[in-house]
Amino acid sequence: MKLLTWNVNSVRAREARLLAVLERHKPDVACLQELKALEEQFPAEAVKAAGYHAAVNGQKTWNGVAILSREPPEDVRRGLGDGAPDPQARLVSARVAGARVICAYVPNGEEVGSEKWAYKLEWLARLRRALERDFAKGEPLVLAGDLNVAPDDKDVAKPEDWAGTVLCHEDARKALARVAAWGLADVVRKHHPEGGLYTWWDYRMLAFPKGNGLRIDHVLATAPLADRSRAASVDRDERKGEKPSDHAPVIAEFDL
DNA sequence: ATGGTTGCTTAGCAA
Repeated sequence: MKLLTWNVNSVRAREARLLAVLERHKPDVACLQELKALEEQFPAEAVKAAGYHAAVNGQKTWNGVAILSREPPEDVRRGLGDGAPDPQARLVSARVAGARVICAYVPNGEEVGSEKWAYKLEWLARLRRALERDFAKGEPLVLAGDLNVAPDDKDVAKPEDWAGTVLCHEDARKALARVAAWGLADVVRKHHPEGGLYTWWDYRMLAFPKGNGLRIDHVLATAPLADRSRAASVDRDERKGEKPSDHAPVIAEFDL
């Protein structure tokens, strides 16, 4: 099973690139974040023509997530499912390819100390509780998406530029570690323990040409599934050329 | 401290 996760930064602006990515990698499952579109604005016809079903949790203007799959997704769930008011469409999950797949777009947090920062930390705590509440520990489960945290300084090309920011702050790292401590392994780390792989480069300040990247997009999996992962990579070339997303796709392959 | 860029929506917000 090949799984791809990608923050597209507007699915409408990125439609042609999305179709090219699907054609190039031929994933069995694709988790998309930052659709910036309502479900009815999602290019379902083009995606269907490419051979994929889509489970969409959309929203006007911001956020929005989707799971694409070769086989029809089963038991689609939208949101954190904790009954709290949740106007931001940041999570969708489904049973696909023999596993529970959760596609998440964790809040960025804007600035340490801001309201959005508090929301980010709370959202990660809610995600941990959702795992405990809604998902059986024994079932194969993948949590993939833009988790907006670089877990370690080796996931940051220029740690001195990002120290203490919302992507690297120890409280964000701890909150993500609490999610993983439910029973999830970092599949990309497993295959690249040395670090130095990045998935996001700011549009500003020539971050990509300067190599100022961070690894904030992740594929986490329960241990038996992570044990069966045989490769993981970042499609860094997708960040090049005309009108790229600011994120590159992450790809993980499992023996399933 | 500010700046720099992109996308949605059309001036300002979010990342």
